[in-house]
Amino acid sequence: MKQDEGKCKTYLIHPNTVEKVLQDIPQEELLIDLADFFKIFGDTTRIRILSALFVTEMCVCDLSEVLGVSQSAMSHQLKTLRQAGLVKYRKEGKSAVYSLKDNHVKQIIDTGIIHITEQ
Amino acid sequence: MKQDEGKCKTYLIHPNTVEKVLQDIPQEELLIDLADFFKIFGDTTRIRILSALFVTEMCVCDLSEVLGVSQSAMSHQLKTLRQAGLVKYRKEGKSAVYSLKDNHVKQIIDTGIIHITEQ
DNA sequence: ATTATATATGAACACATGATCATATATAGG
DNA sequence: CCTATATATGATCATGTGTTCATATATAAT
Repeated sequence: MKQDEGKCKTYLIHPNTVEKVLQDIPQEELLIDLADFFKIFGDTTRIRILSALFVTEMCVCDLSEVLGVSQSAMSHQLKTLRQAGLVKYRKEGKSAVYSLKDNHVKQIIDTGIIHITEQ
Repeated sequence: MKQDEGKCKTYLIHPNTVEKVLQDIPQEELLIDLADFFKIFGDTTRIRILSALFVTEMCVCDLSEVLGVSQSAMSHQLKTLRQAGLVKYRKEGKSAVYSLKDNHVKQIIDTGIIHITEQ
């Protein structure tokens, strides 16, 4: 085995494979967006909010009541979820009624549950 | 509409619905584990590592070369991925060859890609 | 108009997290 | 045994993140 341009002196994979990896990995920007997307699910409060919205749409006030989260924290988190395109809301009198935007969310969370329960 | 034990004076959902939400939401501990699980995907470096391992198994050294990440940072991240049960490795001489542990990972990442590209 | 209720938001703060640096461990070769 | 190579790991540090607090905005009711 001749040494390669790679960092390892005793390389284990073929140079062509390294080349292939570099070609096959998705665009850097897509991966950044992807990480940002998953970051949303990486918080217990947000996961609980989404779980609650699986059952029914709810106003901010009821959401914070049900989950035991302060009104302010709830509002901040809902803003995050809105900006991520995971929830939508409509105004109804003084209230804002939040609901899930689509069902990718449930699909992703369910896959996660399957993974961790199978471990 | 009579006032309820809920926080909102003008409640929008039925008390029974609130009850149902509280019953239907998964166990608190499961949701914490779930958030911890997704937290792993919420980092660009880790997403890039997983993406590279989709193509082929690789040693630490080659991985850091391919992704342009320092050896130390790579080792730390691989430890995180190992502890999350997403990658496994075997020793081969001086090297440690890492690979994906199962294919839930690819499934989850693919679902994420579908979501963000459809937006 | 004034007051109460519902939600949103900016600032501050405490805590988590990821990278770096230095160093330890492990294995192979001479 | 000594050295070089590959990987792991603890400590430090800068940055990111989520909550709280105070306050602003919006709508409804009297």
